Amino acid sequence: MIKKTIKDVASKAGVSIATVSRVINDASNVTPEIRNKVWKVIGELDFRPNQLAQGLKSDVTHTIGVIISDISNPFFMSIIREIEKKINEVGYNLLIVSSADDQEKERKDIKTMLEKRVDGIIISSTGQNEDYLSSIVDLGVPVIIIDRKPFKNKFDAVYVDKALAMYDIANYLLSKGHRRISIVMGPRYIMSNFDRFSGYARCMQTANILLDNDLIIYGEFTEAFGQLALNNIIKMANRPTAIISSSVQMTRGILIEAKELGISIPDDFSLVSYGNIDMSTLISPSLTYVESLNEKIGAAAGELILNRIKNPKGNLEQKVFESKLILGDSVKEFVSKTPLK
Amino acid sequence: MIKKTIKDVASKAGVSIATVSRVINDASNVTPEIRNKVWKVIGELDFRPNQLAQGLKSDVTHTIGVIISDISNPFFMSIIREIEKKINEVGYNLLIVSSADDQEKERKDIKTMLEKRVDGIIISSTGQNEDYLSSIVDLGVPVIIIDRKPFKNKFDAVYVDKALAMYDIANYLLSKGHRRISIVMGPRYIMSNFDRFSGYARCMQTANILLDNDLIIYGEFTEAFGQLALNNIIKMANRPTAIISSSVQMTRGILIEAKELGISIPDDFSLVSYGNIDMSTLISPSLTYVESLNEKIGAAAGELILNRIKNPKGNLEQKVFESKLILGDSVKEFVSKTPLK
DNA sequence: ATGAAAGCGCTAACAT
DNA sequence: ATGTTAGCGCTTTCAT
Repeated sequence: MIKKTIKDVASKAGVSIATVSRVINDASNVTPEIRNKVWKVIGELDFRPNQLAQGLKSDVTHTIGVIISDISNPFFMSIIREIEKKINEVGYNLLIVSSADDQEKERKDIKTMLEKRVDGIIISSTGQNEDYLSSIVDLGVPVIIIDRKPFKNKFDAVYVDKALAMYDIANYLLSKGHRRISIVMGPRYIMSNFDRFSGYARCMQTANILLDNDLIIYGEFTEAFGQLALNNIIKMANRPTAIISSSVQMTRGILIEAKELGISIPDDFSLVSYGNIDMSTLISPSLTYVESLNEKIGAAAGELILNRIKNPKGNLEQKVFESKLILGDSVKEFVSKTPLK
Repeated sequence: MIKKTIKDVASKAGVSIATVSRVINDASNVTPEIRNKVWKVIGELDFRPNQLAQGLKSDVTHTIGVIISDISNPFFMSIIREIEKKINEVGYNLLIVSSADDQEKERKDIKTMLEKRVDGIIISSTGQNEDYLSSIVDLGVPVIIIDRKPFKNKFDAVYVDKALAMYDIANYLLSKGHRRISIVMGPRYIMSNFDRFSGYARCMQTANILLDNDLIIYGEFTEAFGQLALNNIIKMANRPTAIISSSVQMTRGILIEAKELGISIPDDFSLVSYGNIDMSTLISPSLTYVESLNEKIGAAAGELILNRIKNPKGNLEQKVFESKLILGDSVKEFVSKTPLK
């Protein structure tokens, strides 16, 4: 790369490099004539300050690192869009990496972010690297945890109360007469699934219903796993009457597979989804779902990281959103064939 | 941030900073004992090389800039995923920015990428900044243009031959008896839309059909515009019998609005889409569409940029994909009510 | 094989 | 208001 440096500008403009630096940093103490002249030369030379050098000196990169499991997941996609909107306004950029929910990869990604000296990290982590993240915070690097509640009360965080959401869903299904309710989740080691499970379990136990491990299904947040899960469910001897899907992708898979297998929702199974699908008006039945609030999470995460950068010593902030249950047509009243005693 | 530097490592390990540098760069001329010792200290101190300093020195950042119109567009999303896969394998990261298809914003984004000294830029540009991009290439910064054919033969590029795709679509519709065919596109100033139009126009002209400007609709690549477009189309005195949609989002909008308005596809209008929708098996009619080949574009773009970085002087490479027409049920034979003369 | 020292492009403290 | 200079953390040449 043919490099133009502050030096080239200085000599062409007949001033010192300090003056050029002052001009590009908008320092007050430069006479208008010199300021104009320098800007003119900058334009002529198409000079662009080297942010590596600036960053090395000032320890500020105007870059925010985002670590998520998968860029192409629509959930994260809309979160990222909102984060970008917020931070781009104030001159920050996004360094984005997919961790694939793999602990080792995630750790490496965090390390890369530190090596690149990002000004902050927004991470949707599995939860397994929380100690490491905690040490990062101690180093003075802002970290915002999204999409799950951190164990330690040491992070800024933004998330939906998933335990509550799942409680609400289960409760609603119970009110519709369902007793055998299956919950389909992502990997067991991802902490948000623990939250989901706990909300579900609490609700069932409050209603005095014994948990049936067969109905508590861990897998992956993918369309393929949604399909697989439904396939397994219909093979059960003692089938559930309702299914709770933990992600939009799983929900898609369940709907696709149901159609494939000729299974009717809600006649054969009731379904409640965590998050609504695209083009929902074109697909029947309309889903009963809880909002996943992607945009809200993204916007809040963007704000939090900017606040934390501005004010490193401020109080921790945890934004917890409650998501409403939206009623559609994918749940049907269940009437037991054998009368309840 | 509490900084550990190469200096701290050097003093704790009792060697010079040059030696530490050799160790972290895997230079050959370090004795195994010293190498081990240094690595041990690096581990103890949790030292991470400052990539800003490395970059300043070596002019390599291991960062690729990606400039697209909108991260949350599913088309770009899958492209980015594939790019990331390719480049992450070899230790690169992605700096991603949404340009909103705005020429000024795009120019600013390019500038930011240069200031951050990315090792290369992958851009889906409006086409309006091509001269600027060209000067970037002259500076020695690799640029890959995706999703459209560059004007100048000066860039590596990856794109689908959209003129051909549109020609094929129009040709197919003609073969089904349609004569009044509307094409719904994104903004006029985006060059890929010019390609689309030219393929469409060539086909119509070859068939000796006069172009009707009312049927050539420019707008935005959004669901909302798809809805609007359909609304306008049904109000036309002399309606088209077939519609070509240029993007998945537009197609969604058209389908949603058709349902809303009680319009049947393909009975009232035939529809061909550039790109297939999600959950297509759940939505009827199944679409007749051309593949948009997102994954192929992304993977190729990732490879091209790595090649260009490795070999700056190599021959230009333009990968042009041809997309097949996939037949569904959204096109119906059109039989004119008044016999053709 | 190892170390000393210059320098990458910039900022900021200090001097004028 | 402007210039001189040290130094950010690293790589690399040149000595040894």
